[in-house]
Amino acid sequence: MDPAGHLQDEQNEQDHYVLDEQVGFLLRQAQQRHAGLFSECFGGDMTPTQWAVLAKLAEIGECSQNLLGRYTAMDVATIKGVVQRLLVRHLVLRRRDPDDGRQLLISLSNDGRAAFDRHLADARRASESTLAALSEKDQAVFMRCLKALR
Amino acid sequence: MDPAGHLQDEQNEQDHYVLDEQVGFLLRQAQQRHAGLFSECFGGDMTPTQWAVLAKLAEIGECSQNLLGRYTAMDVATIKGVVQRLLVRHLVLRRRDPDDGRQLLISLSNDGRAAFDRHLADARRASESTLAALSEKDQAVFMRCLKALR
DNA sequence: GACATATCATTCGCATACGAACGATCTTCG
DNA sequence: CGAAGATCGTTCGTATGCGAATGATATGTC
Repeated sequence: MDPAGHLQDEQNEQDHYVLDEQVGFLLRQAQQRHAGLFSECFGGDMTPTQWAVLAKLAEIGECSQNLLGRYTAMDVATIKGVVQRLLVRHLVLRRRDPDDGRQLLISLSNDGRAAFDRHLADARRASESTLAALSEKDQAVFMRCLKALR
Repeated sequence: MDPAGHLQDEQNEQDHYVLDEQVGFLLRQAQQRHAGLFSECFGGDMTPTQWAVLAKLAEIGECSQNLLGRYTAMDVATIKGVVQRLLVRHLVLRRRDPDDGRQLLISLSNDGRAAFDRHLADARRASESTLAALSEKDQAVFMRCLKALR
């Protein structure tokens, strides 16, 4: 009815940018949701990053701090902090590599192994809860897409 | 050939937990990747969260700090910090709500509006780059799934 | 009006995240 | 052997992200 209004609509069409439609914004929220579920499942006993370190050590055994960081997708500064906190809780061991004075070798302690075993079911539950809103088929596509985005 | 080895395989089957197959771990990496691309596209000039605040303010206009936090999926403590940093850069304005002494009203400054306009293309490029590895069809499914995970 | 309740903003402590700079150590090449 | 370059760990500064506690202000009810 109003030519001016119509013109403005076309302008808006061009400038259309809705935050809630942006991948990055949605990714952040999905991770927030997962972190919440993770904390619930673990009884607040451990963070996702700390669990990632335990799980990777359980998977591959003793490993240099640097490599451990790469395997768990953490910056050198970040992995240092995470390992430090796990050390304080006696969940991992740290020693100098006798063959390379630069490296620190990190491994699971007995307590760390026990914590991994104890929380394994929680971890599975956290992953499952996060994806619960999706159909089986969507879950498969979603996971495939996530891997492709790395 | 080795019965013991076979038995161990079945045991491993049951204990199977591979970090790289977990949603949370993949979500974290996807976000890391997006953050990197975002920083590239923006020339390191702004963080995704800061951009989210600008974009939301451009979308809805003046808004209480609390509500702004909810719209941008940020904790009250987080939104406070983000707004503070945008204030220092004179990209947003802050004033007390005359009708409610508890609230702070946040809005775009002229500089903030200019920054939003200037970076709009960068933001679109960041979103596009993040999804570039997926087919059109996968992108659609992926975005639908992400929204469902909120 | 007075009191209980709810909402908002601030602050503190802790835990990721990353870039950059630094020193120590190893490897490689001449 | 010795210098150059690569790798590893540490540290600093900055920016999210969240739970919990606190004080200020609004709202609802009596």
